[in-house]
Amino acid sequence: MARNRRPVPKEQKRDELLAAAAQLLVLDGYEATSMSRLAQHAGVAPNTLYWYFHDKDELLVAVADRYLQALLREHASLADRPLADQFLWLIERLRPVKHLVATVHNRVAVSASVREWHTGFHQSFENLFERQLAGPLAAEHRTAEFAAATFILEGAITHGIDEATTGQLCKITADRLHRVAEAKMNAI
Amino acid sequence: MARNRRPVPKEQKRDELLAAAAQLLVLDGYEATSMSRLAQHAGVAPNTLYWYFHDKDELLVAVADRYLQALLREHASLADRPLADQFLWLIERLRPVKHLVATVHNRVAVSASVREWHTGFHQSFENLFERQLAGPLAAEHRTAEFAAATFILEGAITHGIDEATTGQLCKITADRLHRVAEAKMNAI
DNA sequence: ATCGATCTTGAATGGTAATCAAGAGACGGT
DNA sequence: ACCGTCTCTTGATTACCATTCAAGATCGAT
Repeated sequence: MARNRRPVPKEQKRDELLAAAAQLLVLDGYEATSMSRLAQHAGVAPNTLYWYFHDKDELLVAVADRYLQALLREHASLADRPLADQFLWLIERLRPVKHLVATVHNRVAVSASVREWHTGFHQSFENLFERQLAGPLAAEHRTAEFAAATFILEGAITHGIDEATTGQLCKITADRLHRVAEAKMNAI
Repeated sequence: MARNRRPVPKEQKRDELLAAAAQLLVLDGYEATSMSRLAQHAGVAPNTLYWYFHDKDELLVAVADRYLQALLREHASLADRPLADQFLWLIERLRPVKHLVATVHNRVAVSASVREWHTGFHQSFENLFERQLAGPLAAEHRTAEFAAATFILEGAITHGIDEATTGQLCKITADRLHRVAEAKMNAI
């Protein structure tokens, strides 16, 4: 048990800092937002951020995860919509943070915490695919097909694609996954 | 005509700086390589880099373009190999610079020069598709199909995918493009 | 020999992420 | 009621960064 407790529980304050950080990071991006400015916007000294987060990368990961978890919670209520619609919804929801998605991919090579979160991010996508497809995929196709679907969605998020093309990409990806799940491999 | 000429022509020296910069950037990545270190490794003062390149971003673009142009020149001799093989070759050639690919995507939002080069980068991919497919695609499918293919290839480059999966992704992408080009849209 | 353009550099500026050591605040044990 | 200890907060500092400025060096043309 915690021996000492502050008036504001640690988890809560951490979440407040996260909420404040999310605003600035979404607005201006990772590299254009300094720890000083994040602290200032949260009404706290820069060093306080380093008490709750080891790194700027760890802060990025926490913000990204906060966003992702909220997204997945919201997504749960759409689970019976057509898969292409779910993809479209996901893309439109992730577009506002597309620069952060790009930053995550960029910092995978640099930061261990980002690297770890990134694999979880992909895992979430694959879990979603698996859940939606009812039948399990043949093991030999699963990895590549899921990777292809994930890459298309990631590309649609991070690149500024027009609405019509985005819709087509969602349809292409969903159709393909359904076909593979039905194991009509000769038609693929 | 140039009124004054240095013992070493400007273009040549620029290219030497580029070659030196490429080594370090490929090895350590964009953010971990400072302009000072790039200058030091090229045997020149940091400011000299700013005479030949306006920005660190412009230097990145120049290095990336140097790499891409060499790649496309080499690729020309593979034009009669199966499309999937060409994709595999491209991916294996771009993997060593995957962090730079990620950096380019990350800095598209920040730097105008990177943004401009990035569209050219995608254009090169689409040109390659078009050239390889013999018949032209239906206009209504072209954009989305090319985008999907590009995103899969980009994903395969930037993510650390194992060899088997990479091969499958190449095959999936190539097959799909061929099918679409043959306009068997009912089977897609 | 000189002029002007091209190229190079040392020094400085304003910013950055991160660290360190000192402090303030709350609680449990006494 | 005091005290020590743990939690949290901060000011000061460090080392580095991209970029700019003004001054210098070097060359070709006149």
